Formats: sequence, C-alpha cells, structure tokens
Amino acid sequence: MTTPSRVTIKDVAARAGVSKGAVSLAFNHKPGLSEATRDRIFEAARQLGWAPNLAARSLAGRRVDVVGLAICRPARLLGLEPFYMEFISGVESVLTEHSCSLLLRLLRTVEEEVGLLDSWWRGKHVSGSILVDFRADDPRVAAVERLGMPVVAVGHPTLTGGLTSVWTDDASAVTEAVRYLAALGHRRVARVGGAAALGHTAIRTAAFDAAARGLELSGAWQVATDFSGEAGARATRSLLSASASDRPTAIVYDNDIMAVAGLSVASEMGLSVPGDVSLLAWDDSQLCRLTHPTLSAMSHDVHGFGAEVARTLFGVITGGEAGGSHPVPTPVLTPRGSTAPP
Amino acid sequence: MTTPSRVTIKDVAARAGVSKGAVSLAFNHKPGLSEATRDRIFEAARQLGWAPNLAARSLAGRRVDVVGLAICRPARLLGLEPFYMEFISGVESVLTEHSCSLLLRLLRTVEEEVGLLDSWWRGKHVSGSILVDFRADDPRVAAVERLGMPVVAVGHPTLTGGLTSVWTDDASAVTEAVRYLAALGHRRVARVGGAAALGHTAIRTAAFDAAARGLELSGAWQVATDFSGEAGARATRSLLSASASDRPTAIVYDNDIMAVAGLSVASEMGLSVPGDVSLLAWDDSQLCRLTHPTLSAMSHDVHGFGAEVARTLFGVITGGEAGGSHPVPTPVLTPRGSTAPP
DNA sequence: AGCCGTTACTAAACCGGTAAAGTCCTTATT
DNA sequence: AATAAGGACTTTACCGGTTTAGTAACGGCT
Repeated sequence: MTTPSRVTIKDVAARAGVSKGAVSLAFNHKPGLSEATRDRIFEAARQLGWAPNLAARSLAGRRVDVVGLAICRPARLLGLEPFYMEFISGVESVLTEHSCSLLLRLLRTVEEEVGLLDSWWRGKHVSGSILVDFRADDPRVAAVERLGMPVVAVGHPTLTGGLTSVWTDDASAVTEAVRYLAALGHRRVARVGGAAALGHTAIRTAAFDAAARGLELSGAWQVATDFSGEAGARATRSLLSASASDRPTAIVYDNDIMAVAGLSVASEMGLSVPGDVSLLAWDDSQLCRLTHPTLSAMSHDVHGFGAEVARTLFGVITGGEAGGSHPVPTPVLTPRGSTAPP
Repeated sequence: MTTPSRVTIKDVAARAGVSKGAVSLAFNHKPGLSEATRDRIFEAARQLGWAPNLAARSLAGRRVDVVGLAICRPARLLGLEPFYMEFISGVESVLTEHSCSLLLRLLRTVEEEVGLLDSWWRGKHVSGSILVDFRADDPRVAAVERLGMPVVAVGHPTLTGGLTSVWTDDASAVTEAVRYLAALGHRRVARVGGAAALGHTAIRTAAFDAAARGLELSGAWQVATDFSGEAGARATRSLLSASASDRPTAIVYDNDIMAVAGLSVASEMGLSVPGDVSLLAWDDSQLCRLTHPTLSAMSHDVHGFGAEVARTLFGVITGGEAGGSHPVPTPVLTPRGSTAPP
C-alpha cells in the first residue's frame, strides 16, 4: 500500500508555474496577484488536491483554524447533561461555516485547565478558546490576560473579569420563575440547584433568596447538587418527605435531568404533579416535552447560545476587540403540564 | 500587556550549555547522551518552563498528539442523544492519560467527512481518527486505506471492511431482547429503530426479523426513525393506536430517548406500562432510571466503549497493526419496571 | 605507537509554510 | 526623456523542532 506522495506548496507552485510565495498569497487572499494567476494557482491546487499544512502554517506565524474548549467536570456527568452537547453543536454550527475545528478536552481541575490553555496558546494549537463554568476568583481570567490569548468567557461579567463574555441573565430568570410560582399561589418553594462551586449557581442562589424575601414566601429551601439525576432525585425525596403542611408545593430545578428525576420521585412517592407539587425545569431540552406530564421549564436556545459564543470568539480573534459583554436572551418561562396552583 | 517571551529549544540548549540537537535527543529519550547532560537539560527546561512546540515537532516529521472524530448527523439531533457525549467522555478519559486532545467536527455528509479526513491526514493535523456511523459500502473505508491513515472504525466488521474495528454484537442483543419479550409471553412485538441508512440499524432490523420468524411471533413491526424523541413518540403513537387485539404488547427502542418518549405517549393514551404494553430501551443512560416506571433496557457501558476505542486507536497508531476486530461486551438485558407479561 | 570502535556531542540540512524585502516591468507625471 | 509610483511576482530569511552526517576524545588491542 503506497502512501500517496504528500503534495506540498512547492508542487502546486511548480504546476501553476509560479513561486511558493505566490501560492501562499493566493491562498491567504492577499493582494499582489492578478486574477489570472490566482485562478491558475487554485486550479493547480484543486487538481493536486492540495490544502495547506496546518503545522507549517502555524509554525510560520499565522493563526490556526482551531479553537479550544476545555470542560472541567467529571467525565461521567457530562454524558447525560444535554446542555453541553447541544452547546457544542451550536458552536460547531458556526465553526463549520469558517472551516474551523474544535479542540475538545475534558479535565478535572481549573488548575489543569490553566496549564492546558497555556500550552495550547504557546504551542499555537489554537487561535482562541471558549471558557466555561466560571467560579468566583477564577484563575483563568488572569492566566489568559497574561497570555494575551483571545477567548470568550461564558458567564456573567462579574465572574469573568475583563474578558469578553457571553451570558444569560440567570438572576432575572430565577426571579421570573419564583414570581410565576408565587403568582400561582405557591408560598413554600424550593430550588434544587447545581454545583455550589460554580459562579452561576451562586448567582441563582442569591437571586432566589432575594426573590423569596421580596415576595415574603413562607418557606424557601435551596439545595446544592452535582447536576446529576441521582442527586436531583435524592434532593427531591428529602424535600418531599416532610409532612404535607410543611413541604414545598413547588420545586425549581437547575437543569432538566434533575427535574425529570424529581418528577419520577414524586410519582414514586404517590404525589401527583402538578396536583400535589409543581415542578419547574431549567434549560428545556427536548426531554421536557417527553415526560408525562410535560415539564414546565425556563427555556432558552442552547444551540443558539453556543452559536453566539462562537461568533463572538471569531470577533475577538479577528477584530481583537476584547472586553465586551454580550448578553443573550434571558430564559423565558414555558408553562407546560407540571405547574399549577397548589 | 507583554506577551511572555516565547521560550524555544534554543533557550534551553543555551542554558544547559549544549546544542539544540542534544535537547531534542534528551526529550525524545533517545540514546547518545550521558546521564549528567540529560539531567542538566531537563533541569534547564524545567526552570524555563519549556515544552516542545507541537507544530514544529509535527512539521519535522513526528506524530501529533491529536486524534480526530468526525460525526455526521444533524447537529441539533446530537444535542439530546446521550450516547455521543458519553462515548466522547470515554474516549477522552483515555486520551487524557496520553496528554492527547480530541479534534471534533460535526458535518452533514459522509462525502464531506472523506474530504475532512483527507485534509486532516495530509496536513498532519491528527495522528489518527475514530470513524463512527458506518453505512453500507461506506466510502470512508477505501479513503483511509488509500491514505494509509491509522483509524479505528466503530462498527461491525462487515461494514468496516479491512479497518480495525471495535463493535458491539447488535444482532445478538436484538435477539436476546426479542427472546426475553417472547419468554414473558409477548406475541406481538414492535421495534422502533434508528436511522435506516446506518449499518447497525440494518443489522438490528435483520436480526429482529430473524428472531421474530424464529420464535413464530404472530405480529412483528419495525419502524425507522431519526433517533429523535419526537420521531419515537410519533412511531409509538401510531403503533399503539390500533385496536387492543391488534396492537403490539411490547416495543423495543433503538435508544433511550425514544423509549422515554414512548413511555410518555403510552401514558398520554391512557395505557399502563407495563400492564398494557411493555417497553424496552437501548443504551441505558442514566435516563432509564429516572422515569416512572423505570425503563428496562439493553444496557452497555458506553463510557467504557469509548475508552476501548481510544485504546485500540493508540494501538493502531503506535503498533501499526491494523485490521483487527475488537468486540466489546454485548449489551445485556437489564429488566426494570417497564417490562412484564402482557 | 598506530589503529579501530565507541561514546558524547555538534553542525547543518530539512519539514512546509509565511512574510518582508527585493526585482522587474508598466504606466503616469513633470 | 527622465523619474516616480505601482503592480506582479520572486527571493530569501525565518518559525522551532528532528535527524543525519560528521567530529573529537577516549579506551582497548595488537
């Protein structure tokens, strides 16, 4: 089996009857070539099936058509979380238009991630990166500023320092959720939150507190979990095991997996949804429409969110304008079958 | 903001008082250096925080620490499918041990994928690739053989030609599923399958046919879908809308999303599960344990599957031994609350 | 002493591109 | 007619490693 002889820029140049430099100019759409020559070069490249070698190109100083995404959460948890895959598919949909690839890496700690970003950037593996899951005083902010690496931070500006950020207004969304439940007549409301270490969880927790106080609810519980269905089930079980007059009549979940788990726990405990307890999910993947009753949810377009992040990143990479704050639409309440007056 | 001065092999060499060549030898663990020099070099590198530049290294002929994965399915569908994210996290868990990254690309057609693999390989972007979702006469087989690119094909050997393959025995699993339902007493069984174009769907379809014939079931339906929850719901609705004496008493689904959708359709139609109809899911993500009743499923360790694929790929890349066939454990039946005698 | 074979290392030639500087040929300007 | 100003390319110097060929020093052997 003969490996096809690697075709290089030199071969293309020879076939088009020009120098390597000319081919380079043509392929980078730079001025200084006549239309005719340009066409001849592209034709030669097409015939030989040539595409520039990334390694060489990046060595020689140009940017690469790769952006990085590092996620640090336990790998097994990611499997189920519909959010990330949908987010990634949104990112990809924009990257694809630019023939750009995504370098994906799952790791355990933020410190590891800082090291990775460093080596990605110094090694010119990526021309920019997407940062997610911010926590308070996140070390990545300083790290990428020191490196001068183009990034887009997914998270509220208060968490992402001077970095360009794309974010959803979690606080407003939580407030809307609580107001809605209160408007239905609920006075005892609980929230099954995500991982406590994450910045957006803290924001939601604070907003929930404020909303509960503002509406003078008689009962307001909050539990932190790890986003897994099991944790959601556990939390729900413990919330609902109080006596009927003490337990919450409505529960808000931080993602839809936990809401689905909660729904199943309610039915396992013989409680009807929404008769005995109302449930409200978050993120609203397809899942919420597949249960019975269907789940009311704070829904937002995660795919579009990912796409917006990718677009913003391209802006930062090419334009270099860092530091902006790009809010995407706040999740809106989509009432379905799992919420009703108590 | 000063970009940190890039430190190169030359700096390390200077600091250790040797030539670049010596540093290269040391870092590639090649013979020809004294212990003392080797230590001095490593110490110098440590002090300067130097790591070899991947681009330069790959240009100069060595392999890259990146493997590719291209998936061609509509991006939006991937979002929900727990399978892929779990698969990817399994792959990552092994890659991470080798400080290797995953280059992910979502695209629309196999033809696009062939082009992508070509440019990945010729441009030395990756040192190997994972191929998924095989169909009959898949053009990728010939393409990667022509390129001489190390790959691992995820799919049955009959689909993947001479490529090294990792696969689950779908036929046996389908047979077991049908046998189990028949043993419970079901005579009218249906299967809501995946995308008809995919090879493994065809294999399952044939196996289901054979099993149904072998067990002389009185009714056996099969429907092809696109793996989405909506499609699963639609298929279920149409299967269950026949009169009680004609409709299937058990339904097997090709993934768990569709099974969850089916469960909700049954309850929407006032049918009890498993009283009126038994449901059997596939893949068995956490989701199956979160519904009520819990879903019986053909379960396999998708995370481990991904890990095995990655391990095999490393074998092909380093060992060069291509062409093997690596079966991973056949999915096993995990009975839960959604299956019972009719 | 003279020769050979190792060992430990250096010098220089790539790898396949990019980018800055240089060359040559037209065309417009004074 | 002499000169300046572009346009269209070519030359050439890198980028940061790997690798091959080459060299100096040293020890063993006849």
